[in-house]
Amino acid sequence: MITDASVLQKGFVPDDSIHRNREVTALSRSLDPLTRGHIPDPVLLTGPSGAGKTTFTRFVVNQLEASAPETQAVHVNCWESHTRSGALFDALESLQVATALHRNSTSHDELLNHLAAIDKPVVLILDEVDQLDDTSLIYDCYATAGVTTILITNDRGELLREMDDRVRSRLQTADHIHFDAYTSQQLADILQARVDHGLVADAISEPQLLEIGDAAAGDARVALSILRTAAQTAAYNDRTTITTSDITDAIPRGKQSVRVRTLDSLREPQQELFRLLQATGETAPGELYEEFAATRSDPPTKRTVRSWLQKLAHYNLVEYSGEGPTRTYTPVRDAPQAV
DNA sequence: ATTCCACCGGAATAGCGGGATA
DNA sequence: TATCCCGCTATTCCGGTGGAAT
Repeated sequence: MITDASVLQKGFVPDDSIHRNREVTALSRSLDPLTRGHIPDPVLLTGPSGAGKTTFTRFVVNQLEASAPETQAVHVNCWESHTRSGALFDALESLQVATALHRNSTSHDELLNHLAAIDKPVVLILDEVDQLDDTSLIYDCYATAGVTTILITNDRGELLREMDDRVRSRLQTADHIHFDAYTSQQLADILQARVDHGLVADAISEPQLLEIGDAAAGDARVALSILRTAAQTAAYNDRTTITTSDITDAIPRGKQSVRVRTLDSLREPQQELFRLLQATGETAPGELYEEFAATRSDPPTKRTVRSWLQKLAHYNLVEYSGEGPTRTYTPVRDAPQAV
C-alpha cells in the first residue's frame, strides 16, 4: 500500500513547485542578491494555513543553499518560541553558535551580538511571526548586518497593526508575496503527485482525491493528513486500494491531527482548564473560574486564568465572544480530546 | 441619566529556576 | 558556596468598558 511514507509527512519538501510557480519564482528573485554576495531586503509571505508558505520557503531556501553555499538558513517557529529571546535562542541554536549559551541566563543583547558576529550571510525565517509577543525582535533582525529576514504570517494587516512604527515603515517596503488558499482541484493535483511517489499504483482514484481536496477546504496540510490517515487504514487492513469509507473516516481524524500538537505544549493546569471547559461547554467567566478554582488546592488568580484563556484562544482551542460581563468561553468544535 | 458590577487586559513587580562568577 | 544576572510566569494593581439596576 504505502511504498514511501515520507512523502506523506508534513515536513516533506517536494522537488517541484506544483501550483506555486509564481510564488516560488517571486521568492527566488527576492533572495537572488545572495548569490552575488549582497543582502536582500526583507520578505513578507502571507496566506491562510496550509497554503504552502512554509513548505515552499524551505524549497526555495534549499535551492539557494546550493547556489550560494556560504549562506546559512534557519527556520524559527514563533508559535513554539514566542518570546523575544526564546525565538532568537532557537535561531542561534540551529546555527550552532549557541553551544556556549544558555536559554535562561543569556541576555537578549548578548544573543544579538552573537547573531551579528556571524560573518556569513544568514537567512532567518520567522514563521508564524504574528505569534511573537514582542515584535522588537523583527526590528533587531532588520538592524543586524548580514541577516535576511523572511516573515511568514496569515494576515498582513493584523501583523502591521501589532508592529511598532520603526518596523512598520520598513515592512511596508518589504517584498510581499501572497499565497492564496488552494482550490480543491489543486489539492487533488498535489495529492496525486504524492500518491505517485508514495503509494502503490491505483491505490486511489481521481474523484476520491477531489473528495479529500473538498474536505480540506484549501489547506494542503489537512489534505495530506486525510490521505495519510486513509492510506494507513487501508494498509492496516491489508488492502491495496483506498475505499470511500476509508476517506470518510479519515476526514475528521485528519483535520484533528493537524491541530493536536497544540495541547502538548500546554502545562498541566492549563490542560486541566481546557478539559473543564470541554466538559461544561460554553461557560461565563465567573462560573468558569469558580468551577476551576474548586478543583485545585492552590488555585491561581482570576487574572492568571484570563491569561491562560487567552493562550487557549491563541491556540485555537477556545473561542470567546462578547466583552466584559457578556463574555462567554467555548471550546472549539473539533478540538482534540484531552489526553 | 447615573451608579453599580463583573470583567478585560496593560503595566509593574515578585518569585523561581538555573547558569555564571567570585 | 554565596551572590548576581537573566528569562519566564504568576501576581498585584488599576483604568477602561459595557450591560444591568436604580
